[in-house]
Amino acid sequence: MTNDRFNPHVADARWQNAWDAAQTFATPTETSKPKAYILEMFPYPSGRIHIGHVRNYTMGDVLARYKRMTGHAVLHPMGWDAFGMPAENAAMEKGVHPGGWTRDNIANMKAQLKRIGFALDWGRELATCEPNYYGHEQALFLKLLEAGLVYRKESTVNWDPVDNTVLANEQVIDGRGWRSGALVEKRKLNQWFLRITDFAEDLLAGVQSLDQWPDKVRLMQENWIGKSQGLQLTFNLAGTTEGIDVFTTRPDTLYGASFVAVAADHPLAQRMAENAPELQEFIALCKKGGTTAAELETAEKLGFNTGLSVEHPLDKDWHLPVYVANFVLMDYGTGAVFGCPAHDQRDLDFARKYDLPVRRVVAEVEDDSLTYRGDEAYTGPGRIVNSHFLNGMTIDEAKSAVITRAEQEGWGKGTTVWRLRDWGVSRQRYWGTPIPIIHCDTCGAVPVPDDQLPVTLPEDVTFDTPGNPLDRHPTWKHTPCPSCGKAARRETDTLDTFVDSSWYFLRFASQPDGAPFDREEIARWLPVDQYIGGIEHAILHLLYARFWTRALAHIGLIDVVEPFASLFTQGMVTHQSYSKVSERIEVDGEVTRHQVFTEYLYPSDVDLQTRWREGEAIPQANTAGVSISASFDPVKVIRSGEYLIFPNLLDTGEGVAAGRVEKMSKSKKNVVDPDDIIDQYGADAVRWFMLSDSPPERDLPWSEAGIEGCWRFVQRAWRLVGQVSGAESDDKALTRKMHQTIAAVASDIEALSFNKAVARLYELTGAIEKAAPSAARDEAIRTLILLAAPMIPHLAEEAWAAWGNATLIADAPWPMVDESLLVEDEITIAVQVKGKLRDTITLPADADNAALEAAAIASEKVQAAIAGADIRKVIVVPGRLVNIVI
RNA sequence: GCGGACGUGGCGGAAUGGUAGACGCUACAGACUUAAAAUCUGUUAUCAGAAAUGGUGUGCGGGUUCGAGUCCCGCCGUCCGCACCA
Repeated sequence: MTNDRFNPHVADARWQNAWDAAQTFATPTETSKPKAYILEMFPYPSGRIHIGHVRNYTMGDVLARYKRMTGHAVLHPMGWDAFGMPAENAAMEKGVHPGGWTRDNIANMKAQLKRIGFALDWGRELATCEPNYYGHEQALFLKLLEAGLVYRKESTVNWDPVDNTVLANEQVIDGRGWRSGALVEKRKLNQWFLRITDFAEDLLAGVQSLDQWPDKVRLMQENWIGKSQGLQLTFNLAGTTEGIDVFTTRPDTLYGASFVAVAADHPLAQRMAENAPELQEFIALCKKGGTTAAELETAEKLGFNTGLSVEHPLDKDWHLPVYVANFVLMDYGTGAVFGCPAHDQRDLDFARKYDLPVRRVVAEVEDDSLTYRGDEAYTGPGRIVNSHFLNGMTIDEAKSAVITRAEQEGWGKGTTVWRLRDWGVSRQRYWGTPIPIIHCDTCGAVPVPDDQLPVTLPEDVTFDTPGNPLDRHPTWKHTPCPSCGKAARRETDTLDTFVDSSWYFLRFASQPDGAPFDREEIARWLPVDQYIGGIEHAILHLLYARFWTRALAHIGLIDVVEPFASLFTQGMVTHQSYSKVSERIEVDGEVTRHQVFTEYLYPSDVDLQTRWREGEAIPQANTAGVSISASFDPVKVIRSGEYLIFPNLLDTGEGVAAGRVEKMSKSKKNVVDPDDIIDQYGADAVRWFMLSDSPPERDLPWSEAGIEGCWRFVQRAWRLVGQVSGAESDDKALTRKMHQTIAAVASDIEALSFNKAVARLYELTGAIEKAAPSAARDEAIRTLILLAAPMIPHLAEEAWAAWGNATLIADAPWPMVDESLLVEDEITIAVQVKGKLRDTITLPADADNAALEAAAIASEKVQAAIAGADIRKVIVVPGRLVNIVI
């Protein structure tokens, strides 16, 4: 009945419209079904969906559709992380309004997503740039302020003096603004902060409970939070009442101290520098050093002896010199350290350079002599030596002994130091959530009253001059103080866009008009059952979202503390890149320069027909008759890839190298546009490709051959749809295979092992193709389409309708498994002799061990391998193998 | 430097300690066709052999085990994250 080819250009739109019309994927409101909240990280509306989005959302979509078929109430929403700098950059470059640009992009990208046929509840679509989203965010911000979780303080920012704007750390490249190229200045500004550090302990402890998160991400979160326990102590400056506060995680090594060092921007160093030009120079030198990993690795430990000395807290007569040192950081701990060279590598490097004592206080073996030799610090376990009252203790015992004594004598106390800082959320930008505060000369910073929310962004802004458009808007910021009524000014900073993405998953679950969310609905839907996104959000977004959720729970607005029960981080889609390589020799006076130039090419411009295997002689001319220069050396240009490729565009002295299979990027010219491939192959083939071959957490190499194969599969499946025969005979083997496939595909999808599910479906397809017509075969074809429906939903609907169903396959239940058919009734057993495979034998599945053993020994091949030797032992693994040991 | 992951055919990759290479791609051969495309069939780790079959084989070297791609120890390599974190 349907022997023609499957035509996605007609079918895709037909079923997308049908799902829309039937509201198939609208979230059920009242239901007794178990809930499944499937969420993919929402995109920034840059203008185009890229192929990474397609992979991400296809995975979530398969899971969401599968959950629907298995009887779940599914929430699978989509929205837009719509505030951010690219919109302002577009405004500056193209003279468009950020809002218009963003909303146009959203419209385009939504149309793109619709073409792929995702099972999304578009009724819950949200964009963070709309007042009905960010207004609620402002209300939540004020609730947190009220609860004491928001504060304002002066802090240092990166200031671009040309663009008159604050730069994020990532926008400072080699000390210069990424856009203007101007040297970045440090400026002090009043900024709003969220007290994420109040939750440091909770956030760290919570990581332990996230057993469905990748270990890698949990570890990254733990490291980022960075808990260190130790002693904070004061070294008194000899002859004064002043002291230097120092933090250490190794109070046990206090008797091994030989110096104290402070950071270049430590107040003490700054104060001393006022009258010491040499120190000023040294401080400048410290600040000049680069901050890249390589530079830090090789940077020499440098110090400046201040001439000051401090008293050792355990022996007032023991004085230690005070240095300013380049390796001490002001923004960690107290900005000062004591150096114990024997048991810390940095301190040892420093001590060797400045010829300071190196005292052993932890003995690894029997050597407990005071003088420590060598250039490698000992940081392992051992017993304490040369340390008076600590001698003989373990490191842990000594740590607590020192802390106890410090607390008794009042010169120090046990402390925990965190790497995590409070979250600075002020941005001097237009395109973000306005911070709902009014500054009054009399009343200070006053929250905007509830009934004046949302504070909306003015539309009439200009980007022709640098700086924050909100700040220079003629009227926007002028408003009366809500408290005293006098003239006052609005806060013109906006919130970090990470705030927007820290609670969107709550708004998806519940969208009342007058409140950010409804508590009961949050309780019903949260936590997200499966969150899927890129590894690049492993730290900041996930940490902020966890914090925000905890903070809202803390102030009693919701009852969930961990927003994402299960997290999956998917790999990138990569693509082979090609580059034209030319070799030139430039003679400049005495100097001969040999240079290789690389220019990337579009894969479509490379003629793949003309190839030579690497290692073969390089032909002197390619098919177009263009000669290769004698100096062209392919070894220099081929870094990976097996072939040398000489396209027709070849010029003398040039070759084309197959480059790495790498992340798609415009500069590498290896980008594949989802719209183009959907035009060509339809949504289902593209979806199938996204799920095939590579495990989802790994990178997926895009290839023409691969998508062609997927297209072939779609047509293969479609041919089977037309082969339902109405025959009545059965086919035990095929039925068994079918049930095994149902079970396997279900468990593979639940484990997000889509590549394995796809392989199973290929196997079933092959088995059906080989089988003769029968009722079992008809059923297997119907089952195949049901199992593949979450992955290739358009074809599945088309098949479902072709078979005369008036319903949607999207509403069909997942096929039932007959457990009794999962086991074979005949099994093939491996027979080994001393662990080496010698034969396989086929027996009834219920054969007992004795029968297996007898059959194995009876095998001719086994007898040949034994060659008359005595059998010492026989190991029988039921259903698997027999191993005969001689 | 610290931490983590990974290493299997020409490629992407399968494999609860139990028959390594499922499935896909590529390539080759054949069928159909005037021809091509599409489709179908077969082969495709490697060495020896006409074949049956046998040997070797999961980065390298050891170990545990009746049996190791899988577990343990030590190397080598690739990728990722963090970092003068006191």
